[in-house]
Amino acid sequence: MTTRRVNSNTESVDDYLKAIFALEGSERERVTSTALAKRLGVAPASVTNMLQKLASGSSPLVEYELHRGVRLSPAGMRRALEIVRHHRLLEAFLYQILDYPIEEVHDEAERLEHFISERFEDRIDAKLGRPRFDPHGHCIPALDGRMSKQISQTLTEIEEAGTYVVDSVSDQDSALLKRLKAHGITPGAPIEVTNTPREGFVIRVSTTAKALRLPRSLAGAVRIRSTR
Amino acid sequence: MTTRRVNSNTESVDDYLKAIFALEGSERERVTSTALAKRLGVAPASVTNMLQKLASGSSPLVEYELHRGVRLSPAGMRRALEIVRHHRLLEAFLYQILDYPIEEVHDEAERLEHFISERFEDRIDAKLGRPRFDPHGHCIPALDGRMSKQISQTLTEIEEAGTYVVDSVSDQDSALLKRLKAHGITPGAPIEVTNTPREGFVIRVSTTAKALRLPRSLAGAVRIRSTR
DNA sequence: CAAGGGTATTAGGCACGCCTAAGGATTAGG
DNA sequence: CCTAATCCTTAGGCGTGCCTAATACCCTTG
Repeated sequence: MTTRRVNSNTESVDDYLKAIFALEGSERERVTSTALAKRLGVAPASVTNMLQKLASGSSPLVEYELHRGVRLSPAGMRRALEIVRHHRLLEAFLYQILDYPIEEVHDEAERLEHFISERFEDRIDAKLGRPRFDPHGHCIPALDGRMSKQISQTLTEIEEAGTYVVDSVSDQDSALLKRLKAHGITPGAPIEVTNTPREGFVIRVSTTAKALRLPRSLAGAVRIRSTR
Repeated sequence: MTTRRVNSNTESVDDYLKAIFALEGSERERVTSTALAKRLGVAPASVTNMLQKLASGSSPLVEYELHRGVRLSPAGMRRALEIVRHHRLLEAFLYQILDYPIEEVHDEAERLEHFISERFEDRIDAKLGRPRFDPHGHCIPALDGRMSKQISQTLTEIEEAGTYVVDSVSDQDSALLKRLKAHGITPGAPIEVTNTPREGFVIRVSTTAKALRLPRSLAGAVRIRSTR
């Protein structure tokens, strides 16, 4: 006579959905088990297992075909966006209200996002003035899941040197985030890109002298857009 | 080669320690399995099971003897006080910074207390000005576990009618909390107790006309102290 | 177009925290 | 002091989410 919850709705499920959401990208590509396993830090077998659970039951959270990867179902997408909303609101909250250094907001938000109530969500949203972006420059999904597309590209996609504006920085690597911060590379900052591919990416906040050379492996963590 | 964590430190362990802490009271009485089971909403067998885990290992968290109940060990007490600190700081935070109604702070704090970092703890503590009491009037343990004894008694312990000050109200029953709030019964408020035992407890905030009659079963939820 | 390498899935197990059912301990009453 | 009711513990099981090892699949390459 206990609450029948089958599965669904646990912390772990949240993590899978969020990871699939992130890996799908805006092109909604099918995500492979291995990619998920790597991102989540679990064995591939565990991923297969979970995907089968997520894909079964009434209103499955993912569309899954053996050996062909996985995509979020509409229900899964809805849930993923909720969690992303929680996560990014929390990041904004930690950053702006509790004065966290930017490189620490991600981990804390990652833990708390699963447990805050709708009331909490609404209260911090209100307190922050219904923000549209988190401190990394990522768009915060609206309550109904709407989220404006970001028109931006990663540094690695850039062909020509020039002046751009920092759109967003990845929240995945806190050490890198700290370095970027030290160089003034934060969302909204104008930057000059001098060298491109091959030699690594040299970027510099226009107003500053200090230049930063990013190897290709890290350059993917910075997204930029053209100045207007 | 995964992190060996044996047990210890999980959400569930936290809940047990906190429950034991609450049931021990200031007299540090041994707590029975059934009392724990009732409080935690689990089967008695589950309690026994968990107690045996908590009592084993190096640096056990509880002192436990078959059939004779359980008490917190020094390590368990330390951990319990940490959690209580988290809980009460969160309550104060939700109440004061996020404008929660008092009857809703408990449940939210109950979920979040397990997951906030030391940084989070410190930040809200600072933001609140290092408060010493939560919104229910309960003392917030200091970082080192120190906690001043509350000198107060429950309404049910009162023998004579008279004027008192509300010391604290229980956070366990949100419906009651709402009623108490409606009658102005909040920590620090002066109250008059007119009827005692037998007939139920009639209390009234001095400045207000509305009187409140509490059956014995609810009167234990209000602690009072004499006016200076 | 067969084979091999990489990827994905199945099979079998483990720790956790819970459950029910059954048996044992304790303590109150007669 | 012994019996009965109550309380507590043991035994055995389940779901979740993870693991490793073994197997199956896919697909590219020679």
